[in-house]
Amino acid sequence: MTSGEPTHLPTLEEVARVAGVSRATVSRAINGGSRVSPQAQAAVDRAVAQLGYTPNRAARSLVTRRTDSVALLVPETGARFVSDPFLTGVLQGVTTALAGTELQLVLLVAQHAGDTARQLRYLRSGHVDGALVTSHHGNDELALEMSRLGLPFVFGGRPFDPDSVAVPYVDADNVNGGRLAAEHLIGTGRRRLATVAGPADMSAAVDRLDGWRRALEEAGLHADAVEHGDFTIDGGTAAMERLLRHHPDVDGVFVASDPMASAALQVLRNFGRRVPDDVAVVGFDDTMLATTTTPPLTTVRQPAEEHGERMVEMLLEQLAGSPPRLGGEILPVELIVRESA
Amino acid sequence: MTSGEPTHLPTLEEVARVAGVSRATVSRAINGGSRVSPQAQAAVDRAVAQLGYTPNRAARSLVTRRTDSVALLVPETGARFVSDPFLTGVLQGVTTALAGTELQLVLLVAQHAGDTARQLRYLRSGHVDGALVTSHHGNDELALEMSRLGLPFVFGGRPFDPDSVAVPYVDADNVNGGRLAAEHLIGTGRRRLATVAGPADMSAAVDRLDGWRRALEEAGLHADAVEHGDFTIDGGTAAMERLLRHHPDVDGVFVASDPMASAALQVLRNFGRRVPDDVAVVGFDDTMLATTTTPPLTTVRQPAEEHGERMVEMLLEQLAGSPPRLGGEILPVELIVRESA
DNA sequence: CTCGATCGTGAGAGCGCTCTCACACCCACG
DNA sequence: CGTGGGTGTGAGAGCGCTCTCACGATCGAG
Repeated sequence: MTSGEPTHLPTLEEVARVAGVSRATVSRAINGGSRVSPQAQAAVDRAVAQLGYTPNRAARSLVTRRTDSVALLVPETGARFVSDPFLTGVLQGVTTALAGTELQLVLLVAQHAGDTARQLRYLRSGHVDGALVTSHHGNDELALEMSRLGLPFVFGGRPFDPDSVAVPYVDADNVNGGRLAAEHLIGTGRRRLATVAGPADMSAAVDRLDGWRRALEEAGLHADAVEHGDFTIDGGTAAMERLLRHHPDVDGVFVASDPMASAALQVLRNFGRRVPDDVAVVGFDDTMLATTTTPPLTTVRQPAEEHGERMVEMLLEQLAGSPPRLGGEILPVELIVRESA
Repeated sequence: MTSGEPTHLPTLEEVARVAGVSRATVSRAINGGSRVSPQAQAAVDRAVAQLGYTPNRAARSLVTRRTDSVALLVPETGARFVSDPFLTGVLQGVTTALAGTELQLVLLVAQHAGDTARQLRYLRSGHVDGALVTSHHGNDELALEMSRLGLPFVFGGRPFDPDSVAVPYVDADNVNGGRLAAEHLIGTGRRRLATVAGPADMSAAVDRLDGWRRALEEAGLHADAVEHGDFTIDGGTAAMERLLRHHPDVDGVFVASDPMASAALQVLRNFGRRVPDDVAVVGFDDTMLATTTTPPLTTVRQPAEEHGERMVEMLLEQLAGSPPRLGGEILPVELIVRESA
């Protein structure tokens, strides 16, 4: 059944022999076929079909110095990546956008915290033509390293200091998202507002908090009820519990990710608060989770798939030779009103 | 890591020159280093570190005929893959298990239904050393094709007819899962039982239904209340609505995946049924979703990560030269009791 | 000592492909 | 009829690596 003997793969040489032309002509015929006579082209096509020929990528890559593959670099450990519905949405957009190309996706997931050195070494060694970088924490060290690499790349999410660290990136309009959440809660009469923000070392979290704060201040409300979570369910549970302890009179909460928001709903229920009657909750993401909670989440929708697709498009531009456009493309967000607020 | 020049990558040749030995010796020193004197080894190590040398994979692959990468073949379209928490759990296990090796993961997601021809062509062309195949539908065509390829591979989920189609695979004990769900519902006094099963063309769905039916029959209960869904939320909603229409007196439901079970909870609520008071619900998977629903799901836990890890281990055995063990490894499942049943 | 075995080493032949270059051929133009 | 400029083609030189093979040095056994 599974033969131990790996089948012999046909080479360019053999195609050339069968087609009755030279290797060079076959190569031309296969790659876009400029300067190839119709007869030669037809003969090659026939031979290729007959032999079931596919070019050997390694050999081609050796001379062209291209690999026809790009990396998706995930500085998180696998667990975190895969349990975040937003990130999997981005992954979906990436695979969709790549489907129309010849490029393969190599998944480069961090093995443990602080594993970026290994990942960078891989990128530096010419194994891929470009890289997509998702979900980056902390300072802009990674962005700086990537810039030094001289490899085309695109970030998902802006760097912390986009003025001094100029990299191409795609981001959601997180500031406006925070503002939309605030305005909705204020507009529906809530006055004791609080937020479960994301990690203070992620720009997405900072921006959402920023928009939130500004909207509250403009409305003359206090914006000091803030607890941070790490965007996960467990982190959301802990943060929401702290929030209720410190601010028991809260009547409206903006929770900066859907996983954390679903956790917040559980905590509120455990504390005997009704949602939305006693406390209104607004989430962020609008992933699958938002529709499965009770009550369904009112949440700020960010377009995860489109996020991934745009990242690929910006990378393709660079691979086609355009200089990287330093700076970001900001995708719009939108408030989706369901029942939790 | 100093200049931003179009970096010239150091070659074996240069390492050899710096170390004062021949290319052959450097090659030996880098690959396991048998038959290399300690002095030579040390000189090479020093040169490698100094130059920041990394072997060119394409060149190596060209001669060794190995690529040091494996494919994760997803016959589903991206959307489906990424929105299934079980599959993302498997992906996590795969990346974890691969982390300890030199192997890279190439994601091969179907571009559209019936795209397997393209995927098979890719596999056949020697671009990867092996393949992991997840979530396969329908007949055993793909399993047969894979067998013919002569490429090491492992399936996630058994083939439909494991006796005539002998392939290596990892699977959960789905039959027992269906049984556990049934026994729990019966044991808590439910008598009007129904199930939302998975697609009839997936072995996992068939097995869960099988175990369920057998347990019901052994208890002398009717096992004819069955609706099929496609494992997604939307599919679960539609199936649960049909179920309630055809069997309005149901008091216990086994829903064959967590996404479908979360949908079932919504439908039941919309129909004014209380869970678990009026209707008890048991899900399958025990993914993140199971804890975010109201009430939290009682569900059959299948070890998604372990599933992925075992697949990798079985593939590694083959890559190391062992003949593929035709037949399956069945992972145990476990009932997790929460509040929905 | 002599002899064969063992060890560390380097020379060199490719792996399958692309790409430059030279060349033969054809056509229009003066 | 030359001449110049296309156009299609093939020969051949590598890309960076591994691996076989031959060779001198070393060593223990006889």
